[in-house]
Amino acid sequence: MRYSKQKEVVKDVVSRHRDHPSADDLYYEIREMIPNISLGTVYRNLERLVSKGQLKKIDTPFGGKRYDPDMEAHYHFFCLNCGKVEDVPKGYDFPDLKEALSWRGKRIITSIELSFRGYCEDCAENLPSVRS
Amino acid sequence: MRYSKQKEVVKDVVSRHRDHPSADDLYYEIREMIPNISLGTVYRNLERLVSKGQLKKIDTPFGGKRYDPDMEAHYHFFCLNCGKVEDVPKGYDFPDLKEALSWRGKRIITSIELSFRGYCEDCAENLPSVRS
DNA sequence: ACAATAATAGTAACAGTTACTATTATTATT
DNA sequence: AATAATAATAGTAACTGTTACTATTATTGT
Repeated sequence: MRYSKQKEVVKDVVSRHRDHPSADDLYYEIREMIPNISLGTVYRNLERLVSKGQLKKIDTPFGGKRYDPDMEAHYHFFCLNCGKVEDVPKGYDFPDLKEALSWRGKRIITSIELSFRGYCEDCAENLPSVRS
Repeated sequence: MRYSKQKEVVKDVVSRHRDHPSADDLYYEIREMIPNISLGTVYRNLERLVSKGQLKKIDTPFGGKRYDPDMEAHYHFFCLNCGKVEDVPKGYDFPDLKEALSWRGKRIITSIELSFRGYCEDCAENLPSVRS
């Protein structure tokens, strides 16, 4: 892993964000500092951070991913109108519907999505790279 | 809303699926019955069903959406290796980590994602189409 | 200095989805 | 039954977010 200015800047910029930017948001921001940086480089470096466990990639219902440097367990709220992604405060550690409802404030919650990710029974057995 | 064979077939085919197909999966299946149906028509009719509340569109961590005709509240498991989407059995009504873990079987769960969707405080106030 | 080679910029390709347009098919009206 | 109005369609093009490719640049060990 070799040093590069681009790598450093991508890391610095994304780590300061509290607002869950997209790769494109970051690209335009970073171009102010490195005008000829390429979008591919931004994606590549974000992916590196994700795979090192220093950055979280968030699936959105909008199409397109967002990035979140906060690696502590917490959940998100997606505004279906403006595309804003908000953090659910950390206190709500594992979801309890009642607590979530007390947090909602003036937000209108239209759905609560819970999902699990991992390896299904077939894949868990057959993947050489996976140990149960 | 006018009758069309395509509309009827899309509805019939997707409603029989228990395996969360993509629009493309459905397109190829429906082409066996209506060989010159277009992909756009499949998307258009799926979207109609979604907006009528007869079909659920699922965001996946893979890129691309899946469709689920089961409108009862339930959660999903995504296999990051093969792309399979499984239903978490209905008993697990609102998530409780302990119960989820007892369901997991031989699956390997690498993360649990919870998110809320709706309208943020700003949008809830300003959207004319939304009443709190 | 120099060689080896990560990492890059710039571009092209790709996947999933949406938009456009001319044609076809359904429905209401005669 | 014929006709008119117009949803809905097929086929294609366009678009968005992301990944892949390739020649060039920059870092690092010698």
